[in-house]
Amino acid sequence: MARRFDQYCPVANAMSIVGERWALLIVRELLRGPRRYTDLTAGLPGIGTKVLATRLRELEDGGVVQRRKLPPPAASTVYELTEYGAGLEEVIHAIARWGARSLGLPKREDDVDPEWGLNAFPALLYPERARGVTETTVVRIDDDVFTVRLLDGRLGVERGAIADPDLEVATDMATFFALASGDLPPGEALGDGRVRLDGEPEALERFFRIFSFAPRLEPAPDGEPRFAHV
Amino acid sequence: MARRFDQYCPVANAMSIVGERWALLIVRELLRGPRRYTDLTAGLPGIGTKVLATRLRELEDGGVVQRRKLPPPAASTVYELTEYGAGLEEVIHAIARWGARSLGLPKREDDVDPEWGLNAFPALLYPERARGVTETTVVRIDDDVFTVRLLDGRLGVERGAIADPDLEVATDMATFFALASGDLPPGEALGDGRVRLDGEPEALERFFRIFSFAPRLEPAPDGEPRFAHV
DNA sequence: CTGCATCCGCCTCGATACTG
DNA sequence: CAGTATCGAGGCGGATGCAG
Repeated sequence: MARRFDQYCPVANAMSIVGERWALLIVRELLRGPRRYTDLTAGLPGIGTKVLATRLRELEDGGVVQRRKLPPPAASTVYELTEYGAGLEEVIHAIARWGARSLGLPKREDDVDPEWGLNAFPALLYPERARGVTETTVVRIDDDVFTVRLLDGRLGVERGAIADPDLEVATDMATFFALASGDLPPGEALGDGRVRLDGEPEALERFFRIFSFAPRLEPAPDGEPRFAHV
Repeated sequence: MARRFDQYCPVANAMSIVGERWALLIVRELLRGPRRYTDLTAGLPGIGTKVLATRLRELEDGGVVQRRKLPPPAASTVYELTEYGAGLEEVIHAIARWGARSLGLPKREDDVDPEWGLNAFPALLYPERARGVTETTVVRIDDDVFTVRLLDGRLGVERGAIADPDLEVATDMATFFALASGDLPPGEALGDGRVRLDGEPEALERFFRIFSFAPRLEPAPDGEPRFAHV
């Protein structure tokens, strides 16, 4: 059905399944939960209805998406990720971190999805650095508020503020970007008032070590390259 | 120049840069080092020369690829990743792990790139599990031999065998897949002779905990979903 | 309203041929 | 070797139609 790449290679195989235009953006939408056809069109500005229908069929054939009929009261069809499709979460996160580095700040206020944090914090999470950490943080970025919970290294994010967090951070989008990218030391941001804090300064440092879009790869033992011929 | 997705979103931005057909496969090729135009056509069976030329220009515009003229003796043009482009390594690895799960075994012997291990081991590496590990392993899979070096958690892979490794493993492709996916316990593979080992059985277990294409995400604290509305 | 199918004009893809 | 020129087939985005 779908146009395949004719090469025995994991990457080529993956791109044969989810490499078509719009496919990974559909997966991005479905990572937030089951969606109806019209929800998907709304979340994917510019997609043609025919392309959406075709992609959904192809993703179904590829074992990424399954369709489900809701019980009678709703009686509507929803699309959701299969278990295999849900495995694309780490792919989307890696893509998001890479794409964020060249994204720049939003031009208009309403460019920003008010729920962006629900995607952003899972994508920025460094699991190994979060290991063993239990801490609840309320993060206020411009007018968006999120509660970021770490429970022994596992992550949950909610919109809105929770009472009595361990740490509370307030800043603007530009500063948040700079902190998460590692370009701006937390101490400096605190010093010039770009971040307001309720909690220990060390907790702020720890927070942005755990949530960061810095590259995650250790270098090869003797510098580049990672592989060689003997 | 390139067709963009009109949405303020890191994923959409990334897909606008490297989401076009063939683009990520070109990046895959360039992750192995600088390549000439004809090397790329050879490594990408089925690509049209015009598409390759167009993609390279688009990737250059996107800051992913740069072209470089080799000094006079060679006097040839090579394409290589920029620093930003090299950041796609973790994206490609995540895609490769996901794609490998539905790839299946090769049909013909010559489907397999003889250097596949140089890509596979970096893609399978679990950095957090390799932390602090220093060990050299010679891996023989069918007729392909690789030396996998871990030096305090950092990875280097070479073709061929090194003398006096800490561990030496020999198996076939199907068993390697089963071990790396976690479907087959190392002890069982040793028991029925599908793996031959020179070293401690525990070292084999550790090796396939470090090199695995199992999902890397911790679950949310209270099960699904990873995010919620308050 | 939802979930598509159809039609249309344009752009892209893949294949082949050709040039500096 | 490193591309550009050309061309037919098909994919894409946008608008519209329509049955459940």
